[in-house]
Parts: sequence; structure tokens; C-alpha cells
Amino acid sequence: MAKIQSGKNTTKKEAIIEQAAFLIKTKGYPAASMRELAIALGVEAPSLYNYIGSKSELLQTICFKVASEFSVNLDRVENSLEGTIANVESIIRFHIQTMLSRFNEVYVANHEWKHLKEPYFSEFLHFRRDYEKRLAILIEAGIEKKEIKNLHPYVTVLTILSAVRGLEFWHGHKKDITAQELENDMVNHLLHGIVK
Amino acid sequence: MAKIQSGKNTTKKEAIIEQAAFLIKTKGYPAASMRELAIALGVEAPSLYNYIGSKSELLQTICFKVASEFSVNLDRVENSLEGTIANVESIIRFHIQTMLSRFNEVYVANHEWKHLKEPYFSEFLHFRRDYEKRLAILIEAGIEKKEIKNLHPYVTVLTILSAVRGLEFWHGHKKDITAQELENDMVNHLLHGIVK
DNA sequence: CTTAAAAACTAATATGCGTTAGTTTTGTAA
DNA sequence: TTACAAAACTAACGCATATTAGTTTTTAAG
Repeated sequence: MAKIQSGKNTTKKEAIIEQAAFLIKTKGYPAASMRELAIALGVEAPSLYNYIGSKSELLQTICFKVASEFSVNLDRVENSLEGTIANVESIIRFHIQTMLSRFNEVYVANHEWKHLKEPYFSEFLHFRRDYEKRLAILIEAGIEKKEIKNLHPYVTVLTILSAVRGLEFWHGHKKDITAQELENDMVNHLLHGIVK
Repeated sequence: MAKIQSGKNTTKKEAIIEQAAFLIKTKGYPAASMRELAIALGVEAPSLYNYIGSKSELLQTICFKVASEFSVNLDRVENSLEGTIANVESIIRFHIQTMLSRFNEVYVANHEWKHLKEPYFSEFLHFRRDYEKRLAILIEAGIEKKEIKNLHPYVTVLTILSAVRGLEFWHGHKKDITAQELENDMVNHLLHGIVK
């Protein structure tokens, strides 16, 4: 049968991962079958094992790649000399932009990580908690500097992260509003509220 | 083997649905097996079919029950004589309270509805879009009355719905903050922002 | 052209799934 | 005690799954 097609600067393994992200996002990890993945790549299922070790390895790769990118960005912000508001805004914008530009992978990392096997499941869970904790510390610093309202930091973090995660549903609405407007309005909402 | 236990005011079918909500939430619909559901109820899998028609029927029941409750609440708010801010606040609080008190079922309705079969899938999708549309109309009215900032209504709706949906992750943090504080802080954040 | 490795294939294994059929046990009312 | 229905059981069917083993085809270099 046909060969696995890979774009110019991507290996075949990366082509598989990219397609897997789309399929897992669409069907959910347990319902995403290797056969269907193979068909999408124009190949029989066992051929995939020339490139990957297992189905679960695909999920691991996607989840930890995304996690790493968010972590690196947070490193950068933590070392920034800006004020808390500017830092929080920067993080929100990064989340929105990453969500919109790398939709499939980010969606999978957000929703399908619970199907990771041990020890990856625990590792990912730990990463998530750590990420939230680091954000909460950022918020707390802003509260102490009286730049930010004294709401419970974890609630603030949860509200922000959940809101940006919800961009998954921004599909089919792309005509009404540009990505830039969306980003600006959501930042405005999360920082300053909607009450006039 | 043992009989299916049901609480005082619930039928056995309701006991099955309740346990199914927990299992589907935990494992995801495709990975939630009838055998495991049966074990949790102290029974063999085929015995469940004395009470239910199929596995997919369980998902349908859960999803549409939750949808109905949110719809009824929105009916009430739409007929309210309060201002837009009060209405939006009321809706946010309802979402938070329902999310916290009926966690399993709301989670399943939020995340597993994509595994509904036709025509239920389309029906549920239509309901969701309709619900968002009704909320957007509420927001638009507030903008016209100059009670609410002129942000894109759909972005506002998306931000609010996503934020409350994120309460799924508020577990293990229950010690630090009461449900009432959580509710108040999130409402405050979504209405007035975090910038001092 | 030959050769060797890469990459596809076919066939098969073991496992788990939802569900049905048929049977036995349990509970209740006459 | 008898009789009937509810609710459990065991066994099995048909199907889909991830993965492995072994084989053939394709590709590319000498």
C-alpha cells in the first residue's frame, strides 16, 4: 500500500503523532483505534509499529510535549521584571495563542491525559498541580503588591486556566470574530471583568 | 449474587445511572464497561439489562437530564425582571452550585456527550448551541442597556461557561476554601475582574 | 545488476466488549 | 404450599481491539 506521507520538515513518526492527535481529540483515546489511525495515514495498522512503540506511547508523547512548552513559557515569565498584571496577561495570551495554533495536541493534553498509564499518569498529574501552584504564587505576589484583588489565588488560577481551555469550543464561530479580537476580549474579561 | 442496592427514594434504575455517571466520568464512556459497572453494583453484567435497554441509553439519560435542568433554570432567568448583571450572576451561581452538588452527572454531560449516538448527538449539540445563543442574547441586552462592556458576546459567554466548567478540577483543594467562598470569588472575578 | 536494509504486508493471537438466550434462584401473594 | 413473576445467574455469540511474528515488497546504495 501507499507510504506514510510526511511534510517537508517532519519525520514520519511526527506525521503519525500529528494524525494521532487529531484522531484522539475527535474520538477520545480509548475509542481511537490504531486501525483508523493507519487508514488515515494510508497504511495498515501493523506498519505503524515500524515507527512507534505502542498506542500509549503516542498519548505520552503528545501530553508531555505540550506540558513542556507551557512549562518553558512559565519559566520565562517567572524571570520577567514586569509587574504581575503584565505577567498574567502574557500567560493568558500564550495559552490562547497555543490553544488556537496547536489545537489538536493541546486538546489531547487537556482532556485525554487521564488515560495515561503509570508512571506517566502520576507524573503528568504532578506537573499540572505544580503548574497551577506556580501560577498561584505569581498571583499571590500581585496581591501582596496590591496590584490584584484579594480573591483566593487558586480560584483565580482555576478561572483563568478553565476559561482559556474553553477555546476548544470556538469553532464554527470563526467568521464572526478574528483570533486577535477574541484574544483581546478574553484578556479584558479575565483581567477587568464585564461590568461597566 | 447480591441484589442491586438502591437508596431509600431511588429506584434500582436510578442507582445504576448514578453509578454509571461515576464510572463514565472516571474512565470515559468508551472505556467504561458494563462488566465494571455491574461489579460496582455487586451483580453480573447481564443482570443490568433487566433494568436498562443499553449502555448508550445510560449516557443519553445522564446528558439530557442535566441539559434539561440548565434549560429550566435559564427559562426562569429569562423571565426575570432583574437587571442583566443580576441575571448573569444568578446563572453563574446556578452553574457553580449544580457543578458542585451533582458533579458526576454534570461532568459526563460536559465531556462525554460526543459519544452520544445519532440522533441524540445532534439533538444535544443543538441544545448546547441554543443555550449559548440564549446566553449571548442576554449579554447583548446588557450591552445595549450599557450595563455591560462591549466585548464580543460569544467570547463573554464562552469565558463564563468555560470557567464554571473548570470546577471539575476543584478537588483535593476543598480544605483550603469553602464552597461559598469559591462561588463568591469566581463570581467576583467573572463580573469585575482581578485588577485592583 | 546485486544486495541489504527499510517499510510495507498478511495472518494470527489473546483479550475484552456489549449483548442475547436460556435457566435457576428469590421473593411475594393466593 | 403453590404458583407466578421478578431478578439474578451461566454460557455463549459476534465483533473489535492492540500487538506480534513472519514474509514480501520497495527503496537506495555499491
